[in-house]
Amino acid sequence: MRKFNMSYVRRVGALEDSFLGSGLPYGTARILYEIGLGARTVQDLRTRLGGLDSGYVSRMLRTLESKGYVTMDQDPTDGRRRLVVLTEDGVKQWDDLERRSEERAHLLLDPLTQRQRDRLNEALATADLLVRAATITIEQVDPRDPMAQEAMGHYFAEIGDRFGFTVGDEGFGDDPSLRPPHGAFFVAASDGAPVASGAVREFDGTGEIKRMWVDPAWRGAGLGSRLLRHLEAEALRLGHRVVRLDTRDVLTEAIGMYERAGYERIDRYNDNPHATHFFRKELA
Amino acid sequence: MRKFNMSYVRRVGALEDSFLGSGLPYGTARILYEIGLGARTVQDLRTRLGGLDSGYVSRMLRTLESKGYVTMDQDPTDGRRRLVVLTEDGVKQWDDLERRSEERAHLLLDPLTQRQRDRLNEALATADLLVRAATITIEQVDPRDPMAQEAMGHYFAEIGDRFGFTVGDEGFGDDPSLRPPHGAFFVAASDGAPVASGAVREFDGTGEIKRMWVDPAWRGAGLGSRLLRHLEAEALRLGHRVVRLDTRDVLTEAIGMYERAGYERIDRYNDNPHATHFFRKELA
DNA sequence: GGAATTACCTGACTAAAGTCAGGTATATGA
DNA sequence: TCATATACCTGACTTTAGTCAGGTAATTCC
Repeated sequence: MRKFNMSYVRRVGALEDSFLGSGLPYGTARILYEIGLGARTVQDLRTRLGGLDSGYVSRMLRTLESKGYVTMDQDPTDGRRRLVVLTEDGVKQWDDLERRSEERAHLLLDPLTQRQRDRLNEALATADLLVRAATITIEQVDPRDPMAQEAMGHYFAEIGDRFGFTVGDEGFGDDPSLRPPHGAFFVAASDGAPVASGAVREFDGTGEIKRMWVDPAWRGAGLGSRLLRHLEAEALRLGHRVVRLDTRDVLTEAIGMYERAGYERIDRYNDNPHATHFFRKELA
Repeated sequence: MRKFNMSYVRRVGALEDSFLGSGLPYGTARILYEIGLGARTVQDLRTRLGGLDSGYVSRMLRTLESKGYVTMDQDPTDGRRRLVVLTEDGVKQWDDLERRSEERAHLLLDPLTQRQRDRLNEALATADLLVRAATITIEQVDPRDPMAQEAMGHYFAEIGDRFGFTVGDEGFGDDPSLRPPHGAFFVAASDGAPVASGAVREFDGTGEIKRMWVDPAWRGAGLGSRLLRHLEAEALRLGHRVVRLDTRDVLTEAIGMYERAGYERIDRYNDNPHATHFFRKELA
């Protein structure tokens, strides 16, 4: 991996130079680029670019504003925040960055045959997925947190999708049982977007795992079992020696995962009408 | 590819930070690292690091010297050059960079299973090879040029290796027929090291291809046929409508390549005792 | 309703990274 | 042998990138 880095950066690092020749310094160009990609607030930019200093970002935005590439307005929903929007010129500049970057890539790949290019793309896609998977962070959040809400949105939407029914507001929104002191909600995020979620709560005196969801694009990357281990550790911390969970026959991947993780089938322990399978595991 | 860059650099770019924490700024640390990797002269460093300003490099070397990490002496073979050598402290510092970098990589890959790590390594190795192949440059050099000499060294060494005989000085060293105005020698280089070579010359009134060699590690990457196309173009430029070449039955990959490139078998046209197969091609 | 927090901004810094215009000594080619 | 080129150096810059210490207005918490 380190060998790859040295070699790759030396060769392809030149791609980043495409940000230059735009008359903008690298940092500022990156800001512009991220805005074009959908960043809307200063905070957004800061997290996307890996925790830059707020003053630094502010100054760069001032530069972009003075060049006429962006305009900034107060956020109507929160007056402290400011919304960044590309002007027509800004969009033009962004397209230019894109085009230049694309050209560079093409130039670089030019000597390769189509087959080699396909192999390269495949290899890079694999590497990307794995590196992303490695750098995912699992964090505990309040179930009312926007990230949690988004994850649950996906979860219920998908249940509705796969089972042919939709869930109303019950269970969605706030659920105090998934909050401390007797519960916990976790979100795994990549690039600020939730890619998996799961919660622990207390039910009938034992631990229970709820809201287990993995983004379809991320299945098979070991993310589910990683999250599961995390939830089990949390259940232990909450004082439970046993966890239970329910699921549905349609979710064959999930069932497989639970079995591989050491869960054993048990009889129905609740009256969830959507559940068909019930599991339990004794925690070490 | 561009998507990969953005995402990869954001995550793994942090690896480069391992150069920090060494008390050296990034640029200076890179210099030190390259010296440890085998750079011996200032020029060497400049090309390896992508054409840095000579004054800039000089200044960084001065810094490393004052910290006692390197010593510099005049090159006995060319008094203008100066040879850089790591001191004991320098080696220690270099090992430190290595170790830190290794640690970072491990930390990053920690969440992955062994199977995932293997897949990642494989993907990165593939990507690396292809990107290297894409960034190889084919350049015409004098056959007396060190690069050409090195390439021919490999070439003859390999012939000796594979055929069980060694070539003396005849043919090696200088061969005026491979120089302008009636010949040309080309070297394909990656990271300053020759990975393939080939030459055109005039023989008996037609063009002839000689010294065709591809580094074993690079075979199957399309480099041979790329070089061949280059040589054919050069032959055309030199005024030939036909090129010929000889090779040996043992070199099955080469023979396959010539056939795929449109070469047809002909009768012996010279008295090369090592050659068994003879080819010719009419240039468009 | 007042204290604390958040989101962003400004000004004053610093260090790193890189450029440019000259220099000196050595080597090379006609 | 003399002009030219090379390899490296020095000094005087400029631009980026980033940090830190305060500020102000809006929002949230109790």
